Amino acid sequence: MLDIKRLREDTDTVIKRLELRGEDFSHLKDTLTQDELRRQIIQDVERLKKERNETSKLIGQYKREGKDTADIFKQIEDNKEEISSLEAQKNTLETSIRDTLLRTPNIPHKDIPVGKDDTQNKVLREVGDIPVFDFEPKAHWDLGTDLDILDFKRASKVAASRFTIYKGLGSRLERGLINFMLDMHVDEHGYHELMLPYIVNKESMTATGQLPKFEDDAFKLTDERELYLNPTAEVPGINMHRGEILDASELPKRYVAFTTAFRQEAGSAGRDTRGIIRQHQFNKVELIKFAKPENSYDELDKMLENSENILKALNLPYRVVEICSGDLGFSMAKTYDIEVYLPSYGTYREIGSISNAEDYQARRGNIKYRPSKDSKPEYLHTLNGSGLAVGRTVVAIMENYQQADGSIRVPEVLKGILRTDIIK
RNA sequence: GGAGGGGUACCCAAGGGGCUGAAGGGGCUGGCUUGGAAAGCUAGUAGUUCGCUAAAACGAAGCGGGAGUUCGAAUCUCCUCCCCUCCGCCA
Repeated sequence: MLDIKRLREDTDTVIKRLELRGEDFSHLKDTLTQDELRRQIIQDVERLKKERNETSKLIGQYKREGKDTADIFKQIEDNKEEISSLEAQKNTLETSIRDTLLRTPNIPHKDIPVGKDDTQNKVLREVGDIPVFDFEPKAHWDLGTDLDILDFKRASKVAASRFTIYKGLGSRLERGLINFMLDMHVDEHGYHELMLPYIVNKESMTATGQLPKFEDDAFKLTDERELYLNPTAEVPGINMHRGEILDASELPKRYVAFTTAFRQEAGSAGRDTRGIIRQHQFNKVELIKFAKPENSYDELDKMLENSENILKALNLPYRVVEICSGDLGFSMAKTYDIEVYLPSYGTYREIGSISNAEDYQARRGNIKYRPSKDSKPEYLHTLNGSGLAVGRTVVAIMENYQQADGSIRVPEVLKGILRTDIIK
């Protein structure tokens, strides 16, 4: 959440920075007007409450002493109505201010590229060689159907479109990748493994920024408790420490979690309708960090490196892209995307996204740390990154490792897990 | 799903309308004692959020969360969440 004090003190800069996202945020000035009024009311209310508290105490005292209290009661009557009327005004203002702030995205980091959309993202580096085929390479949906390791038709019978059934070695490839990724992050990168709930509540969705603005993207359960299917492990992962004050010595906290993610994909009708690039349900290994503000950007760079290591180990060609202001996710101050090369698209497609939310989610979720024993708690920084999207990794392997006869070679590091070196 | 019992500060716990922003104990910090320590004695120990501040002082809120009754609520009423015990069901 945007810090109202920062907005108050540095209004023009904050609005200018927010507007690099390509939206108008001038309405925040009205919010500041509301905020001013709110603070005035607080002062009035508190003055009245102080009076009331003092007078009420007198009543107790008088009664104990057997004195007459009629005069004092009169005094309180007016006071009472004024307090409740002012409090009602205050609540209205606070609700409105909070709602605006919850719908205001994070301030983009000052060094990120300025741009209006994904065409202006900045490619930082390309790693690995794009495969050259001496035959016409197939898309993964054809490879998958021909090898009978992916079944789209039956999945839509069972559920709906944008679901897939993995079969045989397809299923084992997905499972093997999950294991491989988790092990690498735990054993080599020092993350602590978690298994998280697949259902999250409204408070959690709000803290990480999915709500209130992006409710349409989530699967909401028809349960009066207002629960949602996990849209990314970032939600249960970050919210694990919601409302907590962590000790400085615990930081950075590094978690890795495999979860299945569920998304409505509202607004992407007609896009990526074939194959498993864009599904309502997909598997993801997610990296999560809670870091001190002063080194969160070092932690971000390390996290990016950790994700890249997976692609390097799988020997897949990829590039790293720095997301420009106009393409930046709602809760994030800075994001790197990792894009893997896909022959069927003839270009790179996102396979992972590594971001620093700074104190934005921490503020929404009230997650703090105590810098030293005697200091006041301060908001920490939260980071999250894919490590990686498993379904899209399967796609990348299928397409990049395919052979003329329609079979797929198994990457060296997965041969043990798959117990074969070829899928045919 | 049924029947009970709970949620109070770092931890345990008392308190059931005003003298309680909260007894008592543990822990922690300091002092006395000691050659040093333990023990004992003794003092201190509500963090937090908001408002006002240059900062403090000060004020308001705060006894799981929300709403209500009242001049006044940890205490009474209602709703809700979480935890525990027993029964039923179940992977």
